[in-house]
Amino acid sequence: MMANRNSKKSATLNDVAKTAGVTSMTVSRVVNQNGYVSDETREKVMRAVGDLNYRPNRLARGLKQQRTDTIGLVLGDIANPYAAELARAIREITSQRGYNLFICISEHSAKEDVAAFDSLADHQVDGIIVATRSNKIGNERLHEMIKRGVSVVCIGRDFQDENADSVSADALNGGFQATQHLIDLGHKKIAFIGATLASGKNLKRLQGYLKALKDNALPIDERLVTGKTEDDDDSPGYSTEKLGYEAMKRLLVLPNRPTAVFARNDFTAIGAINAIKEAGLSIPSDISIVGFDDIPTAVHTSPALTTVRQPTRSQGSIAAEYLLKRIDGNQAMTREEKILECELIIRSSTTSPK
Amino acid sequence: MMANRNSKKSATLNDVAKTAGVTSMTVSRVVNQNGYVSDETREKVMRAVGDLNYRPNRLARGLKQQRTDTIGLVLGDIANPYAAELARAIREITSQRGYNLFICISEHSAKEDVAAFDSLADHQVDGIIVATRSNKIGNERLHEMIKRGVSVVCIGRDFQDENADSVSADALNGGFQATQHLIDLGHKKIAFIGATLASGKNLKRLQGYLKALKDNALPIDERLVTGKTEDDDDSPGYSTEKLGYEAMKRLLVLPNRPTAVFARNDFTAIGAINAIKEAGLSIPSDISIVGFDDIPTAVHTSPALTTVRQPTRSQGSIAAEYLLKRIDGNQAMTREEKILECELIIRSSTTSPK
DNA sequence: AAAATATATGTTATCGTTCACATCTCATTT
DNA sequence: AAATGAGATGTGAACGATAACATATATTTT
Repeated sequence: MMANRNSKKSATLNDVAKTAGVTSMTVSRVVNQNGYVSDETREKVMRAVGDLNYRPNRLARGLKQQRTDTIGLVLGDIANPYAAELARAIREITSQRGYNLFICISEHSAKEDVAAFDSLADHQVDGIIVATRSNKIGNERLHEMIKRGVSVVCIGRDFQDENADSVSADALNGGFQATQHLIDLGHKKIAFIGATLASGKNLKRLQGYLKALKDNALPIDERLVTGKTEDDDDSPGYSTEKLGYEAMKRLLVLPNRPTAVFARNDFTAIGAINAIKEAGLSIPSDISIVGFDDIPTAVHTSPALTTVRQPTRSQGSIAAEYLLKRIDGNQAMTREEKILECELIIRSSTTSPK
Repeated sequence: MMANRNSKKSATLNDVAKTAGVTSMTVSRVVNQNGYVSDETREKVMRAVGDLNYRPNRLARGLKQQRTDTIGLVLGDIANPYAAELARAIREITSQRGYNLFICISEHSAKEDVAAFDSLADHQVDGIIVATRSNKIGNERLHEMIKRGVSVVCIGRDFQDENADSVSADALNGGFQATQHLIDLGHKKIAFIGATLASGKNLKRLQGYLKALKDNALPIDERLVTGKTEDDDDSPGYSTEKLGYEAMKRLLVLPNRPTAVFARNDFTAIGAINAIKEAGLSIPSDISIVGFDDIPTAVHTSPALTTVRQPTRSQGSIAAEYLLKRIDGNQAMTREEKILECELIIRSSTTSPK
């Protein structure tokens, strides 16, 4: 028996029409359930649809209708549990309203960020939710796209445009809470891992850390703020376990080493934990540590990680609601901007200094 | 200053043509860099393209060309680090070859699985990589789609079609290795968590467990195989931390409780660990435990989890290669089927029974 | 019974691009 | 000098679907 090449082109409206003995317009009416069609004809058409295994071509439909019922989501790092949760919340709402959701990932590079935007926009998605970190060329492209009529909502991204909404967690206050917690415990030498003072100009978490020190009249020691150099043009500078490990190493050899560390995110914190343990020190008695994000692993590190949790689910669903409103809305809209509170989760990686 | 409504429709080939004083066909030639165009004209056109901020409409292009340079990826659970790694590997290859990658997630429900397939196919993607667990209606739809000419490659999915390729890890052998490891340590009462004997007919990991017992002439105790009931029609039965916790609870009250546990995946294993600790028992001295997947957290559980690692990255890249070959290939292809080996990672959660 | 309306279907043009083909110019070959 | 062909551009149709309009019959209203 030969494997015969049966990639027969899929049936079109016209094929169905011919089989059913009507016009393509009538078939269109049946398929889309609008306009008048007699029961008899409808049945004939439905039968033909079934026989030919007809499925509407959304490219053609989109081209004609100027909308695709599809929305795009751009994520930086799909491996991040935060991103996963976000996607889930967004999908829940969009699919329930009849929209397809296509996800693109940009692996934290500005170039790929732009590539993802383009890819989605070129496919004429009705709107885009952007959940990657801010970067210059990405923002420029976003402005362009918005001018061209694409609806855009950003999540946790520093992006200002009169015609785009924004949802974010109050990372500044989150960073503040984390740091204040350490201060309340009596720490005075508190390090920040994940960015440098120069590179973290736009990093809210770092700003929160600095604010807490300032509010408590503690000095800011530049050597205690260490991490990857933020390069606003290309890498939006995500901080990983490896970077946390390396940064902590640097802190540990300091003559006057810190008694507490606030890490930019939980991955970074885990890297730091490993470095601390490797140095034969114990947590939290020698060094306290606070993370950010409350990833699932945070419960299982040893000791369990004190961290800051952001309301991921709400961010996703609010962003989706904003976007859909923007897509439907035919009158001019004003920019919506929602900032949600973070929550400090105290576990076992923090205590008072000896 | 008023926010004036500047959602002017984006420029088309024709708009560019008019501005440049040529035909749309000439613009098309410039944009796609094919056919003859004089340097002079090219420059004029390029200028117009820049001025109008022209971007080709991929719906229109796709409609005419009958290909979209886009491939779809269907993932079950985006939160799973395995899925993230897979996506990364696939994207690396596809984007390098000029394809867009759109990801759809189906949250482990057969209905959503089908919805994702349809959504992608209706958008006329050139091919689809499917990395969700097998289920009946999903498989049926896949067969249909393949007949209609969509290129399909499956990863770790039990799906047989003459015209689709398949890549998977040898989960049977992985399960075998995990169990054999426990047997080698001297365990005789080994439980399996994550599925029941009845529901796990298609679960290779469980089959490997059973094979190891059989090969070593150990009895199969039905009460020691516990977990969620696999419902082949709807939920493809993913096993979570919570389910692992509950299953372990059930095992702990057994009169003749097991000395070792092989969990269907690491999440399940973590749930089991929590249940064991909660019961005041210690790991591995009281109960040894092996997971599956080697998720990042596995290093940080306490004790660190012995587990089975599957070659995620290779699965992704091989699948992508297969798909691209299938898309390009104009002659009939025979089904490719690649099975990659798993690797047992021994950490601290397993030891000999007391 | 004439007019108005509801029901049912068909025709044509169009969405933005590109393919196949046609045209025209100018340099090269015989 | 006529024939050939490469270079440069344009024309018309088509991809598959649908909006807008047109037509025709059946049913209701006045």
